[in-house]
Amino acid sequence: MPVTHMSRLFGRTLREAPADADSANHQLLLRSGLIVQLAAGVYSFLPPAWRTLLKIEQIIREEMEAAGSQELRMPAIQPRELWEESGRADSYGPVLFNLKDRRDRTMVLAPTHEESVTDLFRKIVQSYRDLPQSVFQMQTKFRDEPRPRGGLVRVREFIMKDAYTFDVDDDAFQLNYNAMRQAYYNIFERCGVSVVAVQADSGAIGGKQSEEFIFLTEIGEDNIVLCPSCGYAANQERAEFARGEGSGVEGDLEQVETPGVATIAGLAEFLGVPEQATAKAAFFLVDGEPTFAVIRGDLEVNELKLLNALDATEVRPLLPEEVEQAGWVAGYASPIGVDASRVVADPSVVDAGGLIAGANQVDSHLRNVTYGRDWSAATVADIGMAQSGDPCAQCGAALDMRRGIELGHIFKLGTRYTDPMEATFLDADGDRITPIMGCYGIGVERLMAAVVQSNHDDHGIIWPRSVAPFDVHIVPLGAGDEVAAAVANVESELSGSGLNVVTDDRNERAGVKFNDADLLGAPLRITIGARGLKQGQIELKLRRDSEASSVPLDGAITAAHEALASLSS
RNA sequence: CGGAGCGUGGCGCAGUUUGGUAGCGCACUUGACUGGGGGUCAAGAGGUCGCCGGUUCAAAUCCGGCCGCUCCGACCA
Repeated sequence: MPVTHMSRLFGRTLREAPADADSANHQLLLRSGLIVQLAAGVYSFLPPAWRTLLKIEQIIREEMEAAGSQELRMPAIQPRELWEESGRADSYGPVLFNLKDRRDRTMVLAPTHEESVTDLFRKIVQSYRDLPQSVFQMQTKFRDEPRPRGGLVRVREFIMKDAYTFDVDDDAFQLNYNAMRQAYYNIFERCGVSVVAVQADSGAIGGKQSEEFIFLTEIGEDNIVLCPSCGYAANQERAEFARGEGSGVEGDLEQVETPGVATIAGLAEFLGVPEQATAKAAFFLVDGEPTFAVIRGDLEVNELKLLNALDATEVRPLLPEEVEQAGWVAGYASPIGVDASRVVADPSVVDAGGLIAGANQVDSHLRNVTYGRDWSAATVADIGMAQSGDPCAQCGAALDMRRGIELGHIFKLGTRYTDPMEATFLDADGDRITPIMGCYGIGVERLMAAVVQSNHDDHGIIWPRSVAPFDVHIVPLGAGDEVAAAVANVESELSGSGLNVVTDDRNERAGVKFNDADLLGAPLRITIGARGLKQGQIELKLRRDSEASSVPLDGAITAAHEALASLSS
């Protein structure tokens, strides 16, 4: 292994973090001189960062291969027609970086590769004998994100490991899926980041089921619902929860004057009832159709669930004038009399008995509004947003809510791509079969950010050995020949035995060198100073420990290896 | 795209309210002293104050437009 010298290292450490950096990992990556921003969501990776990324990639590669996947490489530049074939040109639309070639043909920079790999599949695979298949690549993806954020967490150009499997049927698919799932756990553990697998929505990728691998951290951008009792875990965007006891009552419809009471909280207070005794109406435009959603007053509508319940693709809240056009009265809306085909009801109002709802006229509500008797909905579905404290759907315990970063996502795609793109094979009976597909992604730089976020202290990064850019950081102190000779000896012995070594050969004060060593975060620091050498000693210090220990120069190499071996990863 | 904020030397900031020829800390260069947790002293280099236009005798400062970046939301593997 080559030895890196700090005097030559391309990059510089900063005493103060740039003001734009918010999270610990972003600040440390900048301060340690590992990354430099070029534009919003676009970063350069300087030599130590690139080394870490290569190490992460190698871990991923090993685990993917162990799971039976083969590495390949697909193009980043793709004709737009490919995306029209799968039907994603529009649905993925705004995120696609578009460009024109010199013949005026529209190309896109690939944000992901389901289309390309399906195209490859149909050109290559003809027979059930060729299945199963599993391939992966690590490649730069381009997404024109509406809002890049959080340093490396959400960027516009990034390396993704993406894997794809093709199987003859669901059972065979499950084997590939399980292997990938296990590989994911292995990868994150080896990188020193703990994750939790949660049920998720498959979003623009499509398909039937998906699981995200979430690094729980307060700086995360996803809300994760966890059951402390039974282990249920899901992204809030699809988390299920029990509705608990409603406060509905039996009785005849009865109008009640509620002047100026246009909110659920106000209504509950005005009438002296809990919010659970009310029904809330929320209005959305779903695929162009005004939609009347009804849910118990204490709950919120989850727009993504609403979308899925209606098998739709676009949703947004209705504008006030659109509500009026639809004939609904905001603040006092009633599901009674509304065309049932436009109503979606959450189970919380269906099973609740009589609730207080709007009367569809200003300053007036109705008591004892009962589903089935007074109104009905064409669609009854779970459209509720799970919140912290809601009862778990499985065991009833109070759910926790945590923030998290999505490091990986694995999907069962079914025939979402193989069907429209006509990728098929012949089975043993000569029948044409559409294969079951899976895809499996990991954000590589995002994973590095997570490693830093979960492995640092006030002084800097504490790299896990497995992904550290340097194993050993040598700090020479003093200019004498003795020091120089000892340093030269130690660094060549260590690098000769396969370790990545960085030596701080700059003419800096001890404090500067120690601080930069802490910042850069190599697992082991070796201090070689004139003072110690007088006693024939040098100092070893693990980055994670606070105390250094002196060892004889003679046994330094062995001691260094032993110190590194004492680290779990 | 809606809301908020910020653009002054490599980094962090002051100066903008009340226009008058740009300053501080760190970093950088040179020298001396110093030398085991970001040292001291001295002397330096580095900025058309994001861009364009306007007002004015005079604009970092006031006005208009644009661009960039960050945060919240929408959206999003």
